[in-house]
Amino acid sequence: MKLSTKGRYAVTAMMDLALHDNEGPVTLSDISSCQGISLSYLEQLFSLLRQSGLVQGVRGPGGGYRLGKPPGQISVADIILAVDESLDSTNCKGHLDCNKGERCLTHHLWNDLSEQLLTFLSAITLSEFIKNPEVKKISVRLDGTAHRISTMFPVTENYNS
Amino acid sequence: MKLSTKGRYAVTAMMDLALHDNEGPVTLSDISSCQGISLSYLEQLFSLLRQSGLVQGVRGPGGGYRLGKPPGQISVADIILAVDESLDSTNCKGHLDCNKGERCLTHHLWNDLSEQLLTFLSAITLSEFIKNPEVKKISVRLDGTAHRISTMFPVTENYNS
DNA sequence: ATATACCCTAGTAAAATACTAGGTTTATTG
DNA sequence: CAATAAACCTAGTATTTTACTAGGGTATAT
Repeated sequence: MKLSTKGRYAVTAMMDLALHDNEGPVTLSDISSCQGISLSYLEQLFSLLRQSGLVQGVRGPGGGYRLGKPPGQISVADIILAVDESLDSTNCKGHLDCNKGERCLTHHLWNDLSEQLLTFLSAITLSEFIKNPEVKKISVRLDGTAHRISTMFPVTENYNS
Repeated sequence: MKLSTKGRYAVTAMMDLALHDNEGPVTLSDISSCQGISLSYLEQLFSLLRQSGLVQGVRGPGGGYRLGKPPGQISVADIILAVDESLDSTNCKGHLDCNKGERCLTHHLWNDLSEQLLTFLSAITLSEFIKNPEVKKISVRLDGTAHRISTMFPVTENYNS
């Protein structure tokens, strides 16, 4: 379990996808300009996300990415594990017999903690974020119609229907 | 909130200190050889831990480091925050007005998550680890006397009293 | 057809991680 | 009191990871 900016990029991008899940695919260039991440880097991250089945690519004009599963089935842990290749758990890498046949003590303790963290982040899914009342407030315009929410800025000039 | 090997090193080292808290200070060269981390790198990490009041250095022969507070008052979050300088929460760094005066949406969502994680790791203290039954089992020798537990290997030739 | 967007690869710049090598202080012990 | 063990400090460097750049290709809606 590792957590870096790379993981954060992936999580926030997935939040973005989840928010627009019912409005057709989201393009990476949108996310790129909204979040200030290079397009090509995003493509690399989404390649990993796609390989893990977390997103589906839709090619051609009007294409983009959409979630690969219902948002309730995509946890923060899933996303982080997909892009941040897991940190090997101690220095006693392959051979877990660092302690004369048994696993060493802090190795054991750290694994406990790591597992607790994983369980915690596995319980938080994307649907939690969509249900956020703050989000609902922003996602509904004053006239009552839904509009496309950008990640960094509300793209008021660029919503559909 | 960031989580890397650096943070893991600090946490496992602190676990080591907590386990030997009542047996006098633990030297960094012990931890270095036990966990396979360079001595000087450990010194740098412990410099940060000391600045945060998490450890106390004891100089001179027989010296080393001991906990700066009771183990129940040192959380995993404290340790990680001390060594992994916190990851700025989004690309809208200093200016939190990325969304025309307000904070942007995923910025908000990510902060929520980050805070949840912090709360979670703040609830886990070093005393949790010491209470671990597995640890107790290893820390008591067959003859009933306590012995010094190494992190990576039981240093059977090197316990006191 | 053409434009749009995914999809892929290789190389590189920048940053963080981890180490090396030298020191100085402080306190214990012979 | 001299030798030693340890913290404590600084500067430099190797390594790894992160993030980007540049160039392609492929599918598909219009």
